[in-house]
Amino acid sequence: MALRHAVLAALLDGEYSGYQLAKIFDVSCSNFWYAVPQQLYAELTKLERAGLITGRQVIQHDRPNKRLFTVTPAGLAELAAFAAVPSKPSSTREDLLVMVQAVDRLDPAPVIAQLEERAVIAAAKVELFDRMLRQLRGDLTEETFLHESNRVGPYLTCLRGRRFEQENREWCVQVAALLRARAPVSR
Amino acid sequence: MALRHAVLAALLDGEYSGYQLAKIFDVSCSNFWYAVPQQLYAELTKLERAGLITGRQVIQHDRPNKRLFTVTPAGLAELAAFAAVPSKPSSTREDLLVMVQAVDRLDPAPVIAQLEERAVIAAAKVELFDRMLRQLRGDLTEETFLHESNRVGPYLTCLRGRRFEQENREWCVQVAALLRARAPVSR
DNA sequence: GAACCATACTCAATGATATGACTATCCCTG
DNA sequence: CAGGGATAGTCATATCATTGAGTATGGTTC
Repeated sequence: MALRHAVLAALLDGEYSGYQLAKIFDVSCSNFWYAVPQQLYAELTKLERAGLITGRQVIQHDRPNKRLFTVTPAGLAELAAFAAVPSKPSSTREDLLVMVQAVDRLDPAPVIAQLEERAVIAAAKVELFDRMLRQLRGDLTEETFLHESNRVGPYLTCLRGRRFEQENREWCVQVAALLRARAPVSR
Repeated sequence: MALRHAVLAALLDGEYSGYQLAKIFDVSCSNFWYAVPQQLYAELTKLERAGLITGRQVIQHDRPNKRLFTVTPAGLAELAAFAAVPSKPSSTREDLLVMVQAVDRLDPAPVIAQLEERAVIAAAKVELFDRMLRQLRGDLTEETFLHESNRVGPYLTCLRGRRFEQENREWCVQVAALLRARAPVSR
């Protein structure tokens, strides 16, 4: 019962098709909610049946038709009810950390390689978030934007994503360097 | 196929019963892998049937008997194989972030309350990690421990958990303060 | 002595997630 | 004109995770 709310929150910014939502969930929303397209299409169907969103068909000639969805007043109420009940901290699940936990009893080389690769990915995500943040705030400084814009939610979640990836990168770099120093390996 | 490896990694530190593992997964391992006791018992059964761990019964007189599990060579090989294949970044899922994403269209009061509560929880976790880190390294400095100990995996994952919670706390505090400043509310 | 907590675990039902395969159209490139 | 990529979805299934209830024993507390 939770992807539901993530989809409703994403649809607050405007009308989107399942396909567009899938892209949004692949970049910005993936900070706080991961979902593959199949899940989104299924959830959109359920949400529409529940009356929390409405879809309208858009005929296109240069590409397949699509359905655009909007949040209904009932959907907004559902989101409000969701925000009112205390939430539990997220359940983390990270394979790379499992490997590091076990690294003393394994060959460290592949773990080091993965840490270094992950550091690069995290650095790329930091830059992606920076671009998104700049785009969201336009000409305004962050200070001004945060105090005066009427749509700060996406900016704040991006800030969180940026912080997380920055932290992640630093940790990966440090751990990779340490493991290299402890057990020098050729590659 | 992933709780499997988290359990194997946790069992590298010694013999544990399902009940003990449940406690470990409730505190230290919950950094990187969350699981409720029922999942652990089920997974232990599967792991034993697959020959990746072995259990031995321990008769107790002051409390119910228990079964202690150890990783077999096959289990270690399974872990090594797991560490060798590149892993995908984790799939984050955080209700609180969904609420912040939508906060512009909702009553901010309950969201602010949850952010402030979460900041307190995160601060407590930082302290818990600090205690765990001190306990793991004993008298040694972190520097010395990291370079000379033969069991740094759990320490490194704890460091990551500490970083994450610290970052989380700061973000929660800042966002709560900002939302309060934007829309002054009585409570 | 009743209530409650800690240890130690099991079962069942539902709900969520992950994975892979599939359809269909249009555009662009070589 | 063949192939690949982008758009826009659908279907099926198997595994995973979550929730709630239940069993049993012993120790501690009020």
